Amino acid sequence: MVRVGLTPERLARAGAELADEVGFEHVTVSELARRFDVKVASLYSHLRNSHELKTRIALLALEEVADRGAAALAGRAGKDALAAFADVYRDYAREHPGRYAAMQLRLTPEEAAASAGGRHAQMTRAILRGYDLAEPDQTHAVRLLGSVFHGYVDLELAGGFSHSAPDSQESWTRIVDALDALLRNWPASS
Amino acid sequence: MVRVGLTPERLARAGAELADEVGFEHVTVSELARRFDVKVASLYSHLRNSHELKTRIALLALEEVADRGAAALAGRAGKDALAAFADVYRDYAREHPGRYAAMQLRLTPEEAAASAGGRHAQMTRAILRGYDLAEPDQTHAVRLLGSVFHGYVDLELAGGFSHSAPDSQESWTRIVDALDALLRNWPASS
DNA sequence: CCATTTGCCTAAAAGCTTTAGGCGTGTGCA
DNA sequence: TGCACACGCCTAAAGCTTTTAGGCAAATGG
Repeated sequence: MVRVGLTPERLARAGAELADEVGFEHVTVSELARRFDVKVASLYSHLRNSHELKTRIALLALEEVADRGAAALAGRAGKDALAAFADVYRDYAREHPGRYAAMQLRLTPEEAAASAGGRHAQMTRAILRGYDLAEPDQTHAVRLLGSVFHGYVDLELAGGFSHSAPDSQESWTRIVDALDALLRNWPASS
Repeated sequence: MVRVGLTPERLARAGAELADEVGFEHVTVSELARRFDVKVASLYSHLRNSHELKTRIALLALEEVADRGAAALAGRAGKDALAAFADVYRDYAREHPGRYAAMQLRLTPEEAAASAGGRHAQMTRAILRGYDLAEPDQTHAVRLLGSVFHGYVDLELAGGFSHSAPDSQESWTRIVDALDALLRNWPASS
């Protein structure tokens, strides 16, 4: 009976890798146990239930994206920052589709509060410092940017933009251009 | 042994209602059988497997949204059409969260081709006729609109915008305003 | 070096998925 | 009207995942 040294954190990391390999919807406590060469019941000493595993993977992914975002934003401003941050989302989703799918998991308000979600919003606000937006327009813009990044990446991953011209990279670049233009000329409230 | 009159279509409809009630992730062939007061195995004469049920729900939802979109677009143009179409997405997701979640299901290229997804794209292009956009910018704009609608609704449903000012409706309105302004002043390619 | 905690184990119940094969009911053809 | 056949729902069963309960052995620390 060798002790493998399981911890919730190791399980979450392994779960994240599993998600990238087989898809988040196929992440299962049983499969994870198999990978650690351990009996399934053993994992339940570290995880309340299978949902906790999924939640931990989601939180892990949110942290990783936040870390990448922070790195990308360092020393950048304006459109430069906008484009870099946008690419963080897109690149992460392409590199780690399983983790990205995990990020879509609906968190409870408590889980959300404890997540890196707040950092995401803060970074988006930081980008907007390069533009001249007062509240409440700044919040509207934060929500718009979040929607576009999330929405575009999701549709792209769903295959929505493949096999049709122009290619997705070009749209992505032009959309970031368009967002930059929009933020510089945000329409006054009617 | 009363014949209930099961068909793939009826199962999909019932599955859609089930999804709205209990959440798409809890839609199961077993639960559906229970609702029809029929043994589980009986459903497998009408469905290849549980994934087919989910796919059929997704296709149903895509059709419903397309139908609503077509109705909303009739007799409208420009910003009016844009706002109406945007509301179709948002309202549908709020009325039918389970069906909306089903729409996120990744379809195979064949399934996607047979879906109402094409109608969605066509309608978005129809909206853009009210603006002056030549290719390839029109395609970029189609992708942007799809991203914003999908992304916003998804984040809203995830609870991202609740419990924080300004309220979501206001952001939605202002974002549609902003998109209208952007489409009227689409930046030239650098 | 022993006591306690900790970690992984066996065992078992319950639920979902899926396949195989059977039997009664309805339909259509004579 | 009667009969044959196809179809629709059934029973049975295997395999999988989740989750709980209780046990034994290995690590920890006094």
